[in-house]
Amino acid sequence: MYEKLLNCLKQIYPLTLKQQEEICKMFEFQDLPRDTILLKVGEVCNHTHFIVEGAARSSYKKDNKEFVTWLGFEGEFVHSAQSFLLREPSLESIVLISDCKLLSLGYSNLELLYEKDPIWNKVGRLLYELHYITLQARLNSHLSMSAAERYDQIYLRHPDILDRVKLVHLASYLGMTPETLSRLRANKEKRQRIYAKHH
Amino acid sequence: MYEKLLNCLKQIYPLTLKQQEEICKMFEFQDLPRDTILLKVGEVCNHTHFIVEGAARSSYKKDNKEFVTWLGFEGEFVHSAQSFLLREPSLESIVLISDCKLLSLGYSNLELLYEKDPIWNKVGRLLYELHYITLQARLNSHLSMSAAERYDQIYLRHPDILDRVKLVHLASYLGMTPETLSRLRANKEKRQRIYAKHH
DNA sequence: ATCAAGCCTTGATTTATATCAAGAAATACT
DNA sequence: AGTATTTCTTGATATAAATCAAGGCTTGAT
Repeated sequence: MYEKLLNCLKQIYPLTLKQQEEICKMFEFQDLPRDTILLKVGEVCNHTHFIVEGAARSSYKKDNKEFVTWLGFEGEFVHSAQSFLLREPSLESIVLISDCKLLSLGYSNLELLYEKDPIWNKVGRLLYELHYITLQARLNSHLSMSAAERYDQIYLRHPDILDRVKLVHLASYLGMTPETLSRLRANKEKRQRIYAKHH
Repeated sequence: MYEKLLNCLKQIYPLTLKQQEEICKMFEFQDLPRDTILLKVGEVCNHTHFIVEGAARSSYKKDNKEFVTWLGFEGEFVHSAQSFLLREPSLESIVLISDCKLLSLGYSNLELLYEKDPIWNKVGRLLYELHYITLQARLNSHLSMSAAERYDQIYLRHPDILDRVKLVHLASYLGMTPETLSRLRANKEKRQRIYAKHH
């Protein structure tokens, strides 16, 4: 159960056995069905959830439309950063996309960790640095790429993503309408042939 | 010279006098003219620069177009996160928009700090957490806002930003063409009257 | 002060993507 | 298994923003 979590953390920074024990004790295991709401808009996010198995999405609503800010899968942490870190009502909600096995860490437990051993500040820093870089790449894709390029890029990394995420949600995550994504998917081979000519 | 830096850091986390001294020693002061290139694409970013006075932009090119990823002003740190943190060639460049007074911290000096006193890991963590939240808000503005809304939002916070940043660069930062931004600026009052009617 | 270079504006046109609408396919429900 | 609901696709049309193009301002250099 805990191996995936420890592998994830050890990739960030090597941990002693004692540290591994110490952190595992802080997490609580949860086995939850699909569509479970982990966090509602307006609530304060009190846990970060490590996804052992399954997938989740964060999103918010505006003008009655849903905007997906994040899609998380096995091996990733999910929480509303704004709410969890600033201790204020969340602007986004978190919902499970599939049945999930989670390891959840409460905010107060995380604080205890930070106090107990300074190593966790380092791990936390490194994690957030990486998250930042990832997010910046995503922002850049919105600044300089077309809808087609954004879809092709995610398809390259996760060819199976549409088997796990509803088309509407992937479309929103990529910043386009479901109709556009549907058409891009249908035209994919045609586009690839055109790319091939030009490169 | 160092007060601005210390104020910035103390807002994140209270520092002892000794810690304040310790960190100041690590920074190097620079007074540089406008258009100085702090970092070129392909170079490894070896410093993070605290802007004491002035402004800077990060950007990259694609298809011969420039995309501005960041605009930084007094009281902010500037570096290429991807290059500085991952120690790899930078995807973006950093250029001074105006004459600048900088306090620059080398990567190796930062590493020394991290080793010397675990408090700096905490400060680093907190800084990156905040940066992450800020970036997420910016990404959301691209997912769910129109060009007009993005301009109105930044105008609300920085009514004077176009006195300091060239229109082309602000447009790029906001993810639109200079022509579009120019028109939005010209139509601003008209839009405000329309908003007023609906709210 | 005058000229050149770069910057911003404004108009006309095009284009990518959104919206609206209806039908087909898939999935879940009994 | 058969029906109902949800999800996806496809087509027609609308629209925000990009592109193309030209003229007018600013700014800086001589």
